[in-house]
Amino acid sequence: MKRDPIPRIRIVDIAGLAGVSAGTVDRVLHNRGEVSPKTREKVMDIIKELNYEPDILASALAAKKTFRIAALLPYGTDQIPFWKYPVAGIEEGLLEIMHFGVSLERYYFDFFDRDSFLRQSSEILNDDMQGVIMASVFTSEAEDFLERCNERNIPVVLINANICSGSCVAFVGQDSLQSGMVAARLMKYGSGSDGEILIINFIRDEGNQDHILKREEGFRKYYGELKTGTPVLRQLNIVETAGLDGREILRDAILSPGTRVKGIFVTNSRVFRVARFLEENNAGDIILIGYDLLDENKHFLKNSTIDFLISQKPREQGYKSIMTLYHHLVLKKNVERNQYLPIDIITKENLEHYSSE
Amino acid sequence: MKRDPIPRIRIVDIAGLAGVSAGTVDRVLHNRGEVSPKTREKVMDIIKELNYEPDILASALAAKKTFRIAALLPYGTDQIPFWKYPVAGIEEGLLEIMHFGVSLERYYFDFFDRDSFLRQSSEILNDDMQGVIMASVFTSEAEDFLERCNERNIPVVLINANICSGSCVAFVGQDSLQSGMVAARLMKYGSGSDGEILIINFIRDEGNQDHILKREEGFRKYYGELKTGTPVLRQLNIVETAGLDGREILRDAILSPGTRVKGIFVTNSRVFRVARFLEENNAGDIILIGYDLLDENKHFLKNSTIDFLISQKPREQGYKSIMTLYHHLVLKKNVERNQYLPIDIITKENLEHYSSE
DNA sequence: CTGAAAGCGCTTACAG
DNA sequence: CTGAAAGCGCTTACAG
Repeated sequence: MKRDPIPRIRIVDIAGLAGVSAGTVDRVLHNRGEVSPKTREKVMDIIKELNYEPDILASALAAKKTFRIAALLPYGTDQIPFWKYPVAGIEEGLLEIMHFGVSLERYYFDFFDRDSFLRQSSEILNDDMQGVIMASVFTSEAEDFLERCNERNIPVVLINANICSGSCVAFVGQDSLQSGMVAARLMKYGSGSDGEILIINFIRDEGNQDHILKREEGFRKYYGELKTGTPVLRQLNIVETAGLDGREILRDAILSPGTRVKGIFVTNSRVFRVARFLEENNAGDIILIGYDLLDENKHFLKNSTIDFLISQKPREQGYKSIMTLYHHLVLKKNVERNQYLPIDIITKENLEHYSSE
Repeated sequence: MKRDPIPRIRIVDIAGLAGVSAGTVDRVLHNRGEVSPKTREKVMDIIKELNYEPDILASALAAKKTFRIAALLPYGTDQIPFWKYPVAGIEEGLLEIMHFGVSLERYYFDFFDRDSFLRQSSEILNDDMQGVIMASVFTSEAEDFLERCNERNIPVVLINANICSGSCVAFVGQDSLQSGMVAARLMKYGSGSDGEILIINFIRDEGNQDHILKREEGFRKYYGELKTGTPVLRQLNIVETAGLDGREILRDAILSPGTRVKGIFVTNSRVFRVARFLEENNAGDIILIGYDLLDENKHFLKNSTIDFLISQKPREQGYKSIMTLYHHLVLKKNVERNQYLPIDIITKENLEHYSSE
């Protein structure tokens, strides 16, 4: 039952066996050239045979190298609090790896301001970063930036939108289509096969909406694949900035005579706006499903106005993205290209123990 | 936007300021005595003032100390595959911290054999371990062992059952009562307020059943708190070893004339046995909810015989338990006493991207 | 009670 | 192309 501690193979051991010095082994290990092919080969053979794994601890201590990672994300505001969470996850990961010389620089931009994205992204190129974590909110600008990182050999991890056309290290995010299917499954399970289901998209003028569309697509796909009868699916787009107008639109769609809405699926975190409306109009028996554990949303989940929230696990998203970059950059390991996060179903009852808000 | 790298304070810096040697600072840092109160105080003051944080990397490299952690768990069998997953999580965590001198010794016992538990646990006491992760399957024996660890000052992290009467480092597990409430919530949402709901407990002769009872309690609690009408809740206990007899019991309970079972809640991972029965008897329209992502259970989730599985995240449970011990033992940080895992709701649709199986 | 020195495994100029 | 030496920050005997 006991494992004897296997004495670790060290660089000097290899050097001894190869009849060279530690410095030479190090040169081979890191492909720094200046080694004759012959020596190189001999050293390589021994490394392979002994299955040598460097002590990253000693390595980091000696190298004093520093890996500067840039986080290019929207900052969380009261309007868009969502973005606080990936940041929290990134910082959590940072704590674990800062010992290895990783540092984090924050380049936050305004979710609604394309220019601020441009400013921050070009700043990164000036600042000589070794890696970037980017949320691609403005698709074409993000693609340009990705391009420029590639030219400079700066690895990029994408979170949020998978615009990675062959040139990023990894995408860490949710499978939006599939999450729409999960939502539909919950809707169907609770509302049956008749009546009317409303799909509400809160959209904004510019910027990336891909995930919203994908969610709706997934939702429809689920219903489309059913063999039994299905309810009527009706779509409603509300412009983010509609403010109080949003209420009128909702009133028309939900409460006007002749409608018989049994359930509403809101394709993003703005579900609390619908919840508020339903509460004000005593329409709490309509099933309501949406996204993301914002405080407002949690409130309506707790009082049962919202039935289910689907969580993107944004904290874990941040955590995974920085760890992925660490594996790529520092440990030089291969990393998974597409890292899908779990699609978590949150109810009033399991909210409390749900860690990764 | 850039943060200048702050030069780290080192032991020599403190030594310099205090007018002593690095060795003395180290003695103060680790309470190894042999330091005059005067010097001690001076050094302490400087440490506080400069907010010194040791470089755990250099520390681990120099100390070559080794922390031997024992895992006292049932081994996974075909009958009880569940236990493979915590082990996987423990090993995952181990990989992250082995650099810091942590090693893991495995003491696995037979889930059904009390004696094997006794043998392995006393083995641990012989082997001079610095920490233990224990699954308390046999309650009173586990309590005895816990006692003996306390006498020897060996920290213990419990997973599974929270028998920790003041004397363990932490409990890492699920809130069973609450998970029963989640199950009930899903049941109610899909089955409405009438008909009959069956609660099935697969039990065994000896050993800890606490979590099963708690789950049932939570399930009943949810229905008890409803203001609307509720279905009839009926309980059924089946002895684990019933084998084919189990089928007869199920037949009586579910298919005999006059019953109108709308849903079944199985309080542990043996839900696949009920699923198999339902499938054989074309009773797939009965809602079925159970626990744990065993392969068998996944199979029936995918073909929609099982509607929901509640996952204990056993892999994360293992991961958290070893990390907790690491924080306590190596980093000497305070750790959270009760660490509840998320209560995950798994459907056919979100199964694929659910990582921590 | 305290300090000087050697060492943990790896890296990095420097000299040749 | 290669080796010897110093150093990363901390720890550990050892000598006094």
